Amino acid sequence: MDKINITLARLRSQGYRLTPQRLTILHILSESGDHLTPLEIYLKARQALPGITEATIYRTLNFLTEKELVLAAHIGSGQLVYEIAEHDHDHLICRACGKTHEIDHIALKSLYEYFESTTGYQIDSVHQTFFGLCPECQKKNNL
Amino acid sequence: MDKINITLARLRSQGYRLTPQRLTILHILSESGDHLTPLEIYLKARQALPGITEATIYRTLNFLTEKELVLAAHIGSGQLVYEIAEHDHDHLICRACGKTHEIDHIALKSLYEYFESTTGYQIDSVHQTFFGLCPECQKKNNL
DNA sequence: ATAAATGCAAATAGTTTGCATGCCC
DNA sequence: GGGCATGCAAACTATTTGCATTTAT
Repeated sequence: MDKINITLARLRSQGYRLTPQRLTILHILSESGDHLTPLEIYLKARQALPGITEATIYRTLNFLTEKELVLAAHIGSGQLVYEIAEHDHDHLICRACGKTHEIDHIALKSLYEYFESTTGYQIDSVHQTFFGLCPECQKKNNL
Repeated sequence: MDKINITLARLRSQGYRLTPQRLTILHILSESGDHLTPLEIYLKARQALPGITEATIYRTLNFLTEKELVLAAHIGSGQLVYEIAEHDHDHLICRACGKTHEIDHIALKSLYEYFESTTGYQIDSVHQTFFGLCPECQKKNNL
């Protein structure tokens, strides 16, 4: 039984329900592997569950985020995006073409240690997003 | 003439206007030194300019951000906050009490160099926000 | 004078909430 | 069966836009 199923079993034992809506949204995020906006998730979910509403998407995403099955992150534009919580990682996003690049969270470890030793804060930022220009867009800009 | 006034003179020479609304918002951000939400800025601006509207606040903040007189950042809740662009820095925010701590942007320099050498991206993230627990809230949690 | 910016009002987008019904355990 | 979750509709918040008017240059 993998990590996600252990978590699902735990939720059930705590009295939460594994509804088709919750499972479908988890499945969508898992399949995509990418971060999706609530609207994108809604459009995909509607294919499997035609009656689902956006309110349910929002409620479910909040629930899954609380239970740490899903991670929320800010990317450009102030909208939240959601992603399956499989492994800790951060994002590097090209501000020109929007391409995303995953960064292993380990890369931020020494920075966090530095913050902790100099400020006393106990850092728990996960899913940090950085912006830049990808190699291809750098070339285009130089034409 | 300091940096901000040089920028203002440049804007004027480019045909943009230095209206009371723009100057008031700059002044508010400069006085506060902190990051403020559009609503907070609106409430303060209304004291100096009773007729000002929220639409103007949004338009002005977008303008000032484009002209790099102001920086926008995401903090919790998905709302954008704005801050005067005086020196590069990042934020460490306590997720329990909301207290903010400024981090000199230099601290992220070696991380960005690492990103650039391993991914080829040219990083231009400014105003990064990290979350954690401040020393006081760590104590409270341990009671 | 004239083009840029504002105020007003309405529209839009994103998200949340109350309540009756449905359905997982 | 009981209580958690959903669907529906409406409310709410944050933000954007069109247009007539004002105003900085």
